[in-house]
Order: sequence, then C-alpha cells, then structure tokens
Amino acid sequence: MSHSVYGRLMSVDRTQVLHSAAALLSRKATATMDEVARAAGIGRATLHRHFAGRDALVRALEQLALQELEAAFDEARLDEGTADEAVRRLVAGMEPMAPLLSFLVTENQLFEGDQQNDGWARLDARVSDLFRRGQEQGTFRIDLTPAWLTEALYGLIGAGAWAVQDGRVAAKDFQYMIVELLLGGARRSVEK
Amino acid sequence: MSHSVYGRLMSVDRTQVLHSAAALLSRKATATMDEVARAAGIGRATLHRHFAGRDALVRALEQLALQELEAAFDEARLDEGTADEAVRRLVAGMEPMAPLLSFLVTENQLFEGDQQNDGWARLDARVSDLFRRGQEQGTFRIDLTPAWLTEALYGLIGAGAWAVQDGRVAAKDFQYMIVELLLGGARRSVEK
DNA sequence: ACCGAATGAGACATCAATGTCTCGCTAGAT
DNA sequence: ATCTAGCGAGACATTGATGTCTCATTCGGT
Repeated sequence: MSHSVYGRLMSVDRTQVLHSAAALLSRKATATMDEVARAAGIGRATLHRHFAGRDALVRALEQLALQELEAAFDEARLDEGTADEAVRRLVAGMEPMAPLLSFLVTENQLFEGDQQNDGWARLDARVSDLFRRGQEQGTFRIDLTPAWLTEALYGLIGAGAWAVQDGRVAAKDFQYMIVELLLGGARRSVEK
Repeated sequence: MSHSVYGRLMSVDRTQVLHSAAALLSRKATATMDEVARAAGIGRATLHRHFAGRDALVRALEQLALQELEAAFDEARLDEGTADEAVRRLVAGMEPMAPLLSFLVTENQLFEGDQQNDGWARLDARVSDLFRRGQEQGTFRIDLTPAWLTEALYGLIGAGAWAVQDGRVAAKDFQYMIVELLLGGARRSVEK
C-alpha cells in the first residue's frame, strides 16, 4: 500500500490545475471546460474526473481563493502595528490573487439569491475590523463605513488588476497605486 | 406613408428595451435572450428582430452607454470650476448608469485582443484630462497617474453599485462614499 | 519485470441556447 | 371600415458545451 500526501497516488496536481484555471478564467471568464483542461495541460476527461462540472470547478476555485486569502490575512497580521501599515501588508499579500479575485467577484452573481458563502463573510469581517480599528485609533475618517472601505478595497484591487493586465498601469506600481489611493486619496493632504 | 420619430412605426421602444436589458444583465450577466425578452415585456422573436443576436444586443448596450456617458460628461461640465467640484458632478451624473457600467466592464473581456472601441478611449481621455487638470492646479497629488485615477473611478463606481445592490451601503450614500474616498481618501486629513 | 491506477483521446448522447420560420392577431394609419 | 406593418407564440433545425463512457497507454509502486 502506498500513500502520498493525501493517501493515494496523484498524477495531476489538483492545486496546480486550479491555479492555471484561475489564470485562464480571470482573463476569459467564459472559457470552456476544454480550454481550461488544455490550459492545465490535461485532457478534458481528466478535468471532469476531478471536478464534476463547471460549477464544481468554480466552487473549488472559490475554496482555493478563500483558503489563500485566509493565509494572506494571517500573514499580514492585520491587528499588529498601525492600521496604515496593516493595510499596506494586506494589499501586498493580496496582489498575487488579484486576477482570481476579480474573476470570482464577477462570478459571484451565481450566488445571488443563494446563501452567501460564510467564508466570504468571515474575510469581510476581518477587513472591516481592520478599518474599524483604524477609525478607533483616529487614523481613518469615520464618515466612511468599514463595510464600504472593504468593498472599495476589493473594487480597487480588481480595477488595479485590470489596469495592469491592460497595460495602463505598470505592474510594479500596483500596490502603491491602490494603497496610496485607499489611504491617502486623490486630494493632497498637508500632512504627508 | 407614415413616419414617426425615425421614419417608421415603432411599437416597441428600442431604447426602453435596452434599458430593461441593462437592468437585468447588470444583475445576471448570463441571462438568456429569452429572459431579456421577457424582462422587456416582448417576445423572443421580436427581440431577435431588433437585435440580430446576443452580441448585437451587447454592442447596442455599449453604444447606449457611450452615448449616455458622453451626455453625462457634457452635463458635468468637467472643465468648469475646481476639479473637486467637477469630480462630484461627474460621479453624480454617472450614478444612474452604474449598474450598466459594471456590466459592460466585465463584458469587455470580449474585446480582449480586438480593437478597443475608441469611444471608450474618448471617455477615458476626458476623465484623465479632468484629473490632470486637478494635478496641474495643485489640488490632486501627482504621484497617482490620471490613468490610474480614471480606472479607480470606474472601479469604485462598480464597487459602489454592487455594494448598494447588495444592501451593504445605503443608496443615498452612493455618491458620498465614492466621492469622499476618491477625493479625500481613508486617511484623515488635517484640512477638511 | 510486473501490475494497477490514472491518464489522454475520442466517440457518443444530452441539453440548453440560438437563430429562423410560420401563422394568427392586434393596433394604428388611412 | 379596411388594410397592413409589426407583434406574440410556438415549432423547428442548428450549434456548442457538457457529461459519460470506452479503450489503449503510460507511469509509478512493488
């Protein structure tokens, strides 16, 4: 009896398939199952063996995103240091999954009417708490609700990913543009 | 011979159909032609008589959005008053088409590889010019490029539309949240 | 060297959406 | 009152993606 990581043989790495699917779908949301399979370098039948259908694939992508986001949030240590610094660490940690995020956000129209996956609620709460902490510490203005700042963060990350992919913003400026707009805003502040 | 507005009889109002299609598609981007027809209160065959196919429908929606955005930009008088005030007028004028905008932005993955519709380029240029003007007048920081601020504006409007539709932000706060974040940012400024 | 599990390729049925057509009807013009 | 353009409803063929199956092959473990 052989058992590798998960107790059985694994020729195709499920995670690797998901990542290439994410890369493709974030560029072409309507990509076919066959295109996803080819992009991952596997056959369509094999893709079907691992993910029952397109829905299952999207669900798996969502789970992957949730898991990686939780990890990124942990690593960003949202409750340490100033809220400013925590936001910077957060954006930096989220950059690698910006394309996947923007795909899932648009795909989340699937969940309209359905129960919201509470995994997203947990993440939203963590970000909201961060902004709330910044407000309580006097760093952030209190007239913008934490909920809105959370939405704005996602929106700006999506816009940034799109702008970079379209060549309107240099990839190296991704974090700076988002963080500076979110934290500092377009209006010039006398402090700074 | 009879000729009304456009030289012939019109039982179904093409613009009205497009607006209801926009309302539906912004909520459910994968809506079927049949669903679009039902939402507009017409038959599927009739919808097909007016728009050859789904592509043609999306193109028409795009043209409608371009036309209404141009009008909104004109009415916002982007080159009058301070850049701040112009941005406020701009966001106010764009609010009614926020859902349509967010739909088209995600749908614009269709144009990947194709030629970008230069109508969008014109609009982008007008917004970019506004931000550039604000920079030259010393109101806006110069380390955020006009191109990025333009993308951010679209991104925030999309995020705002989504947040409102999802009940996370009150509709009446839509303009305020977007404008204040875009102009003032999350970091509290001593002036204000 | 052997064996079995998993894969790739392809065939196949299914299904949903699309696009086209016909036909009976109605509203508006004359 | 009549006529006709345009509509709704439905039937129909077509298309493309999906999901399932089979079979030969390959790769890893023993």
